[in-house]
Amino acid sequence: MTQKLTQRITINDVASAAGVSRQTVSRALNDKGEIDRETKQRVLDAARDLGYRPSRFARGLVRPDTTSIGLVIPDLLNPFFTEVAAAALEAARARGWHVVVYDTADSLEEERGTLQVIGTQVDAVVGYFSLSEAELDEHTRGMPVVLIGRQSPRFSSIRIEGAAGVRSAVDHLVSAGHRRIGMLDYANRADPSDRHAWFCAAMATHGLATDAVTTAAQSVAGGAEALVELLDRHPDVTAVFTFNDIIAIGALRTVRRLGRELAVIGFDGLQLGTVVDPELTSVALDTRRIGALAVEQAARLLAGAEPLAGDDLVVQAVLLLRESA
Amino acid sequence: MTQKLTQRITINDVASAAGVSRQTVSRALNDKGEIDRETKQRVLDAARDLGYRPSRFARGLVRPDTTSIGLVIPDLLNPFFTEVAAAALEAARARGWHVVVYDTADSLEEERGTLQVIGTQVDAVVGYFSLSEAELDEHTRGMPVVLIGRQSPRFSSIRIEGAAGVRSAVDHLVSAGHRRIGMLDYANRADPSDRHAWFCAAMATHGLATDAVTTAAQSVAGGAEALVELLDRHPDVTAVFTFNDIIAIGALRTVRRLGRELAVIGFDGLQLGTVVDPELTSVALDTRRIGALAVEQAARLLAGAEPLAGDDLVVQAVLLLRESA
DNA sequence: GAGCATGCCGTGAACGTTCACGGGAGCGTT
DNA sequence: AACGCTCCCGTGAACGTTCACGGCATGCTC
Repeated sequence: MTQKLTQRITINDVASAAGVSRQTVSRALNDKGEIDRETKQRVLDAARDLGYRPSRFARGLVRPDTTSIGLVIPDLLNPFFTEVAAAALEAARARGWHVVVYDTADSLEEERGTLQVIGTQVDAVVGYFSLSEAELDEHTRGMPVVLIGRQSPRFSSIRIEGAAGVRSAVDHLVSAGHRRIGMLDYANRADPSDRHAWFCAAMATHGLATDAVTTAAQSVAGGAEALVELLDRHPDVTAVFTFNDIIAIGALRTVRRLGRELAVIGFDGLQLGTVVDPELTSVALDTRRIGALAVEQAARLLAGAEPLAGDDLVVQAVLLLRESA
Repeated sequence: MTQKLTQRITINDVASAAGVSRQTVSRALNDKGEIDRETKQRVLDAARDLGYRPSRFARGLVRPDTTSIGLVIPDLLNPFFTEVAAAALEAARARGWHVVVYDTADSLEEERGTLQVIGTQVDAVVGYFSLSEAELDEHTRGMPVVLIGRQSPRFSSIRIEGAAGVRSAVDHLVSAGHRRIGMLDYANRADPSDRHAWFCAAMATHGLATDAVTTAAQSVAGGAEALVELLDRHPDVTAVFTFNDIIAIGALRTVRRLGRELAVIGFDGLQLGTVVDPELTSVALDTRRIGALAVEQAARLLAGAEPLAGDDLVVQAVLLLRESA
């Protein structure tokens, strides 16, 4: 006899099917004691026959023991975000948390859509947002939020500090004899990036010019094209620093195809950098630390404990020497 | 006056703080009509002051409109699984579903742990499992389960069919003049892989020997080492087919470092294959289709609709020609 | 045979929210 | 003055589960 599908099967259905009470069903299913072996089996059979599945909502209501957080990522296929996501997943698992992942596809609209529904599904939110603070605030309504890589007076945020790392990168290039060092930047808005600023500062300490800068699209092809353009305009460049590893890998390809000698240093320090040949030298971010920090901060916010602040929330980029420079 | 933190703030707390009833608070927060503008603002302020957050459990109980599925992945950092996960996320988002992601870290123990808790958190499960059917069945208890890349009489599963794709790969190599074609296999258990079987079958149609086979670890380094070993034992090999793209990339590196000419064809067709130079030719799996199919099947099972079956559930691998062969 | 412990089971209550309904105040219409 | 309409607002009920408690047998002890 098939059950009506639109109607949910409850614990009471199982109870009456097995000829017992709710409580006995609950005991059978949750492996509590105080139940006869035979009765237990009968209940289990009835539950299976009816296709009974307990409501997670009802259970959560009466026993609110599980916490789950939302992880918002602009593009899971971008290896950097993949690493951050994996790290956050690991940190959350260590706490027994569940992680609901949202890929906003680099779109403000998707971000908004996510924000609308996320509030009703998770206890806290962690990740990347491009929306305005006002808009974020409206939909999160006091829910703990941890932003990554974006400062905000309103929300907790973990900060990426790359000045020192980029300086060591430039130092490294200079001590290898490079004087004309270019950069492949990426600018999503009109203004240049933090990384560009760090680069300029580092170059300044050596009294070097920072005129050889081009912007690239965020892809291997984008990096390849940008480097061609850069070398076209500044043939004397002997080394480049790039906005991130993806662009650097594209640059590396151009270097090889042109048969040129050119030092390349990327940014992010992705594992992906060990896949290419030569392996990519990069100013590395500890993605595991980023994920762990974000989750840790969410935990504190959730527990009402003293949240991390100041330097405890920054991740320092460090030069990771491999082969490309 | 600070609220006691262990005690949850309910809608009633807000109601009494604003001097109204539950229902009015509900109206204010959910933008329903039938409420005075002034009253609404007062309620909103009270809610904000108290830091009120509605219980997703209570809401879900009375209005069960959101479905969420579990996505179980052995290793999110493996690019293949990243792609599948991204595809599943996209397909789920199109349905308005929430996706809880679990990375089981290639460990049976973690799989078990996930299985224990997942049942109480999602409406269906999709992904990769290595556990026995019996063990799966026990913990999922009739919840819809869609397995990927693993046959099972008990559960829905989407099947990977690579025989034809591998045959085109071998055909391609043969028509390019190759006769001694090796393979870099990966064997997690004692027995060789499906892909090995497909390779042997394809070679057999050309009457070629399949003695040049080595197993590799699933990493770039593993592929590099394995190719060295293979060439050592079979110096006459002029082309290799590999278990997957990661191993192929390692092989490619060895090829370049040794300064040899060698055709390489991988398996999976990852986007990662366009990052290396030369770009990797591969027997490609449509990861988006895999993710979409899995979600689609979960939807049917959940709705009690006619589930997909037979050929509708298989994903055919096809040769993707790039540069390495 | 009275008393007591033990094993097994059922009944009210509670969790926090929304839905369906009812009702009062204020204003205009006839 | 009675009626009706609109605008607000509140009260019981329901969602499905677990917890705390109570109760009925049964068997044992003295």
